[in-house]
Amino acid sequence: MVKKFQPRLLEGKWRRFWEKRKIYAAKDFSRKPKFYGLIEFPYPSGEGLHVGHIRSYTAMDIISRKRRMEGYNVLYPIGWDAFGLPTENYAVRTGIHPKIVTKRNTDIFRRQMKSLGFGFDWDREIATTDPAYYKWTQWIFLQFFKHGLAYKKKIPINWCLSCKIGLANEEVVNGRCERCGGPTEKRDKEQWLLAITKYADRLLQDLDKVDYLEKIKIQQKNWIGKSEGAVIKFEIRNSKSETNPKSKIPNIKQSVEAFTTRPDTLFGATYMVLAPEHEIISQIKNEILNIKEVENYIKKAERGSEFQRTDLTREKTGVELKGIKAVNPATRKEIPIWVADYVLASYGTGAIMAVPSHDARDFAFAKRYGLLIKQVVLPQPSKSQIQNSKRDFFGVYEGEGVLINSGKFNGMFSEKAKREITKFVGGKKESQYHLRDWIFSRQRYWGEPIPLVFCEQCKKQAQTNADYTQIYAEIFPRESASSQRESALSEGEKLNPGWIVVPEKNLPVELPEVKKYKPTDTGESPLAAVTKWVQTKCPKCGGPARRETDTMPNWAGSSWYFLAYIMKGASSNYQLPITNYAKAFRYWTPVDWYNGGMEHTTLHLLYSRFWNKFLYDLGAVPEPEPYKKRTSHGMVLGEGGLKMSKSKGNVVNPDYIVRQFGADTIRLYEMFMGPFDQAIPWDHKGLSGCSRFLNRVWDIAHSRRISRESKNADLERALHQTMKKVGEDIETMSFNTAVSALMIFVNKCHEAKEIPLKIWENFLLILAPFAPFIAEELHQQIKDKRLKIKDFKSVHLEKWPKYNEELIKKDFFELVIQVDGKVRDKVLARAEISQKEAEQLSLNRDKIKQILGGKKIKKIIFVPKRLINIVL
RNA sequence: GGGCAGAUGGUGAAAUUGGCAAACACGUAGCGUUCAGAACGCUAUGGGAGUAAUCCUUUGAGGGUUCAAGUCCCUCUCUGCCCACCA
Repeated sequence: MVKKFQPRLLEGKWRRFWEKRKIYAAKDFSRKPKFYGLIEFPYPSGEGLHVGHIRSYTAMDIISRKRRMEGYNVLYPIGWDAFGLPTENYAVRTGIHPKIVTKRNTDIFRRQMKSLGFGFDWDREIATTDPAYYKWTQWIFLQFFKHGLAYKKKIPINWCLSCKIGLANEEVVNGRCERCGGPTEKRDKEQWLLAITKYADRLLQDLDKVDYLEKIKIQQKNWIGKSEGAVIKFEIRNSKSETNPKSKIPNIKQSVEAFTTRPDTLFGATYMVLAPEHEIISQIKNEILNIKEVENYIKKAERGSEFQRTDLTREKTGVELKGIKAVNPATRKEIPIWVADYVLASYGTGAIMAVPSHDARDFAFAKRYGLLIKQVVLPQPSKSQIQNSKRDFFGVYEGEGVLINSGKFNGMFSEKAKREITKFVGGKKESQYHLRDWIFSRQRYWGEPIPLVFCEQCKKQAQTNADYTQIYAEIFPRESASSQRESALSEGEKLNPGWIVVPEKNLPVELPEVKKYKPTDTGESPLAAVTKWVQTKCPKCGGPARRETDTMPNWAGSSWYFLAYIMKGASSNYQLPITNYAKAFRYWTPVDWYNGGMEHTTLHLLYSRFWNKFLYDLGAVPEPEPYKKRTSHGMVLGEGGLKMSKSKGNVVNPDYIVRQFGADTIRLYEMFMGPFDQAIPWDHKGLSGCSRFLNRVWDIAHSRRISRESKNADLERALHQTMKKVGEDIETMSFNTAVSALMIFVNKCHEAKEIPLKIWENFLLILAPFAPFIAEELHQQIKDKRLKIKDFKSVHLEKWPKYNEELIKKDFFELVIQVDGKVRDKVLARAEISQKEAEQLSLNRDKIKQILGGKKIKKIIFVPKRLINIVL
């Protein structure tokens, strides 16, 4: 009587077996080559594991299992990125401490992951909310601070008018609050920033060193957004026409710099535009005749929400600064200055030279306000166009070309003119980045406290020191450089007077208990209300001081977690000094293969590369790049093709699937559902195909057709083809075709009368990474039958079988005979058949004779091992 | 507006990179097994014509290169994701 396949009966047994033997434990400094496979550790939400997680984790699980079988010392770790908003919001609603909620959720996630049979090294499980963990997050932040890469600055933040709280950029969708849907506006607030822009060039350049999918590299490049151009200085002076024409001009000594990527169009710059926030406006406001109107406009622009301001369909608005003019340094002509909110203070210099003939935005603005438009570049101008500087306008042309109307530069190509004109007007070559410094403060409870203390006394002291240093430098200029180096103040303390680091021995600065998790009306963190915690002693002077109450963003903990797994292996509470991990870092870094979602390409991936580079500069880690290889998976959509969400009610609960079909089935299905990098809708019916496949495997194993003695050359060839295909497909993440190859092989076994044991055993080995439970069970049954050993080796520690190229070769193939490109006949032929033989064979076929009917043959094309095409 | 990825049966898709389009599954239909159902097994299944052998036709649309195009080139349409007044 054949036993029925009941996954539930096997899974618990083998899970316990694997855990007891710790077969997935990574060993530090093993003599084997190492493989570090990484997946993005999840945020343990209340909804439990998403089927999308399973897709990514199964994929890397398969890869690391294959590596393990190939003889690598494998590290495949897991942990929890547990700080974050949903947990905090839940706490706000229910009053339950986020710590408790987090524990509850991670327990669920852990149970679910174990039920799916992922080969994680559970001894290295980490959680970003563990104080022993965030001690290091804080430590790294302090290094940033000490090296002058963290600074506090008043910047506009997104403020939700109805929730009355500050929002992170990610929480603002189309200018509206992600949670309540209400409008947001910009408010100035002091924030900590990390100077990621200082690393922009290296983050860009080092992309050449890593093996990321091309689209990932492109996205990182675009996000960093380097554009090369020039900064050109424009003099500002009182206008001849609008002030008293008899007064001497110029009488204000001011200038404004503009960044441009197109210095070749400078002769066409017919006006200038300043961002409303540009500081020059207040500096020269006495010279501006219509200052009231201008200030009104600026106020309106500031009040306008981000949403309104960046709405592209809105018409551009602006106000001219009357009474003053800028001087175009190329033409020496006066041009009007405008203020308009289509120019951003945060990019470039906050001022532009407007070239309406060669920039669509400038053109739209010029059209509206009747400003001068002067064509200076044409793609292919005629000689007369170059020579006779006419005022014709041929429409906005944003490309490069040949210069006209540009004095001595007429006839020059854009590329050369960029350099020449920049030189001509004394501009500087410069690069600008879209990348902004990273806003690192959150006015929230559930995050890592920023381990800094503010001391009024020390601030005064620092001020005095700074003054003293300056005076000293003036008197003894030669010695001042060295004396600065000896100064007791770190870069961070100089940059942020009064801010003092919490000494390393006092880390971590733990989150205090609070009663209310809701941010205050003033937009301050709930920590600000914990007076006892806030008031502290200054670690430097011992005087009264107050703690920073902002916490870190949820990206902080995930920026270095791949190192934490290594540290955890060396000491379970990560309490050793950083230098003690050097050997383990040298052994395990970089991560060999990192798989994750495309949605993390710009933020998380960039942030963690940045942190790693900084730690590399400190000498703490040995590799300048954290991840050798990065791939990405597609989303699993809900049935019907929409994103899975609670509100749509189309969320698939993996527990239910595991209970109904077993872990192997859901693993196999998620690999089989479609191309790994593509978004695929969930299809419940699709599961049954994979379930049937595993049942068939089980039935074959129990049908007593597996025999030790028998031989089957066809099946053997099929096996080796399958081994080749599956092995190669795993490397290219073509899991769908790998599963299909396994199915084809099993269908062949199903047809076979007898299956040689050796063949079946090898099949189980290549099945094992995909379906670890059934493979282990059937493997054990074979071992017991053959070797009579109870204490057998797990299938997952067996050797990955090598295919034999010779066995795959076929002696015969089906020669396709085409006439004029159409398939007309097929015939079995020897693999090494020559063109002549093939021609003869084809032309002698009755069917072909009939079709040819004595017509003249023009040409015959023969493709070895494939086809022959007779052209008439 | 920019970047990236796509478009192949009723559905998810495959196609050794220019060489038999639709592998492998799902679904559907018929048959078998069964008291019956589930499960399982067998057969068929892109469309059209034909009793049939067989023939014609088919990869978003149109054009081109080639003995041969889903694959390469040009023009266009549509879809998804990300970014976006970035000078």
